[in-house]
Amino acid sequence: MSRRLPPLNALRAFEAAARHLSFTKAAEELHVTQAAISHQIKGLEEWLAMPLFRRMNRALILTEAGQAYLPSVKDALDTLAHATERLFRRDQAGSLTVSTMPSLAAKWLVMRLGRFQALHPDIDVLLQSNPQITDFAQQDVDVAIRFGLGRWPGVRAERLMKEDIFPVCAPYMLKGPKPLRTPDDLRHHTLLHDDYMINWTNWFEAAGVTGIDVTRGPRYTDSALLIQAATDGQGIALAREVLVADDLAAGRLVRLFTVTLPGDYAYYVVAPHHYFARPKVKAFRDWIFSEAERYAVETISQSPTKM
Amino acid sequence: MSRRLPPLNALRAFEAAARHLSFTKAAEELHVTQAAISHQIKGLEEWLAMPLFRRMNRALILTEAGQAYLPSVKDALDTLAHATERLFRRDQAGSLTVSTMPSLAAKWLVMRLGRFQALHPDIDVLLQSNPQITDFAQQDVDVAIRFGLGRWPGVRAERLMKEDIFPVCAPYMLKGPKPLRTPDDLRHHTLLHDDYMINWTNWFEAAGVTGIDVTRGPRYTDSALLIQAATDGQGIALAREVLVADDLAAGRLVRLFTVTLPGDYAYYVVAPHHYFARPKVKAFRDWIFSEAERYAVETISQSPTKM
DNA sequence: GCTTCGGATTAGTTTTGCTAATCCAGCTTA
DNA sequence: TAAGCTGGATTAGCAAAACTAATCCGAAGC
Repeated sequence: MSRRLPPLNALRAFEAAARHLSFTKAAEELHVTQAAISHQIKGLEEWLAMPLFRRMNRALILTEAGQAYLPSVKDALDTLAHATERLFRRDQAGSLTVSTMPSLAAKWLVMRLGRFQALHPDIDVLLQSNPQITDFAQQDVDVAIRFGLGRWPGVRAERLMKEDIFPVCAPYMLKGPKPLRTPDDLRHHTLLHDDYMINWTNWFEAAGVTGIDVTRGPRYTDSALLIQAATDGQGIALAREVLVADDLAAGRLVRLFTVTLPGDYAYYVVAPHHYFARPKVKAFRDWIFSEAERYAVETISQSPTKM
Repeated sequence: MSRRLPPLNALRAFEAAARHLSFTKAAEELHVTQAAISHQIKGLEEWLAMPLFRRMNRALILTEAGQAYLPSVKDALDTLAHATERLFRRDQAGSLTVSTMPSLAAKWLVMRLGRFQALHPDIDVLLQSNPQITDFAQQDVDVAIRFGLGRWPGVRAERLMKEDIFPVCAPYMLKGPKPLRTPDDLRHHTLLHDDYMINWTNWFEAAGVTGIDVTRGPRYTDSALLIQAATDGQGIALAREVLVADDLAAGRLVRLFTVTLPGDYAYYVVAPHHYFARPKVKAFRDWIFSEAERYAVETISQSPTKM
C-alpha cells in the first residue's frame, strides 16, 4: 500500500495557481508571498519531472499535464476540506461526555443540567459518573470535573469552585436525647465518614476538640451516600458544602456549629489543553462557570449564622 | 475559496496508522520512524482539537471522529496518488515534442525516426522544426537538438555529434568547363553560403587561399536549401558533414579537397535537467545517442580519400 | 522479576516552507 | 523613448515542520 505522492503542500499551491492562472493571486488566497508559491510550483514540477505551467509574460498557461492534474487535485483537496469541516461540525453538536464524581453528579450537577440543555439544545450531555481520575488518552471523555488540588499532569485544570467542610445532620437530631450544642458533644454521637479526601481529624483540630475516637463509625466512598445516611439520621456527617447545599436549603439537613474546614481542595474543569478550543467543550465550560458563579452568589446570601 | 486544511503530511500518517491500527506499522509503510508518526498524529489531534485514537496498551482504537475521518482521507490520498500515476504514465507514452533546426530534421533525423518508432511504438514524435533556441518555459517542447557550443543557460546539454565543414558540389561539375583541382580554382566558381554559423572565410584560411571574394554568391539561412542548391548544380556549397552525409553516400554530391574546418560547434541534446528523468525524454535521448554512435561508425568507414 | 510490546517524549538535526529584496522581460503610458 | 508597472524567478536567510536516535512509560506475558 505504498502510494507515490508529491509534496502535498505544493499541491495546494498548484491548485490555487492553476485556478487563478496567477501565482500572485494564489499567494493572496493562501496568505503567503508570491515567492513561496513560485518555489512550491518549481519544486513540484521538478518532483514530477514535467512542467505544469507555461510562463508567458504577464500570463500563465496550464500545460496539458497541468490541465490533466488539476481536476483530481482540486477534488482531493475539496474532499479533505469537507471531511475536516464535517469533523468540526460534529464537534459543535451531538454528544458531549462529561465525567465527574458520583457525588457531584447527584448533588449538584444533575439538577442544573436542564439549564445547559435549554441553552444548547443541540448538545446532548452524557454524564459519566466515575470516582477515578480521567485518563483522556484511553477514555472517550470530552471534559471532566474533578475534586482535588488541580495539579494533574498533562491536562489543563480550571478552578471552578472552592469547597468548605463542616458537620451536618438531620434536623430532628437537634431535639434528640443526646445534645448537640458544642463540638465536644459529638463524642456521644455516631460519626459518618467520607472516605473521599476528607476526615474528621482535621475538623476536630480546627474546632479545638481532642479525645474523640475518629476511627469509629460508618465510612462511605461515595459522598452522596454519606449525605443520604445523614439525611436519614444515621449520624453526623462531615460533609462538603457544595454537595449539601440543596439539602440545607430544603431543610433536609442542618449544619452544625460554625467551624469550617477550608480546603486546599477544589472543583476543577479538566481536559487536555487543546480540547478547550472545541466548541462543545467550550460551551460546557462557559456554562458551568456561569453556574458556579450563580451558586456562589446564592451561597453568600445564605451565609451560616446559626449555632 | 479558502479551504481550512490540516497539515497534509500529517494526514498521510493518520491514514496509514488508522488502516494498520498501529503507529509502528504505519512508520514502516511510510519509511519513517515510529516517533515521526507519533509526532504527526499528536500534531494533527491538536490541530483538530480532538482525539483520533484511543491509546490502549499494545493497541490502538479509532475514536468516532477518527472513524468518521478515515474514509474521506483515504479517498483523497488515493485520488492524488492515481492522478499522479496517470501523469507519470502519460509521460511514458503519447506524444513527445522534439525541436530541432530544419536542416537536421530534413537531412538527418527524418530518415532515422522510423527506427525510433519501431523501438517505441507507443511514443509519437512530434518533430518541431525551428531555427530558434528553444525556450522551454514558454514552449511545449520536451527535448531539443541544437547546434552550437553547448553552453546554454538553465538547461542541460549533452554533446551528441561533432561537425566538420567542407565544400561540396554536384558530381557533374567536376567535368565542367571550370576546373576544380585545387582550392584556388574556387575563385572561378559560384560560392553558396550557409548563413547559419559558418562561412567561407574560415575555410579559405585553413586552405591557405587568399584573394577570393567571399561576399559574392547566394546565401541560405536554411542549410537544407543550401544543400539542395548544391545538388542542383547552382554552385559550390560550404556544407556540414552530418547534413550532406547521405547525399555523399548516394552520389548526389561530391566532396571537394581534403581541407576540413573542424568546428567548436556540435549538436547537443538539450532540455531542462529534470526533463531527462522523464521516461519519454530518456527513451528518445538514449535512442538518438545510439543513432549518433551508429552514424559515427559509418562515417569512419567511409573516410575521405579522394582528391 | 524480567522481557517484550508499542506509543510518548526528549533533544537534536535535516528538510521544507516562507520571507524580503531584487532581478528579469515584456507591456503600457506619457 | 524613458519610466513605471506587472508578474514570475531567484537569492540569501530565517522559521517551522519533519524526522531521528535514544529513552521512558505502562501494561501484558512468561
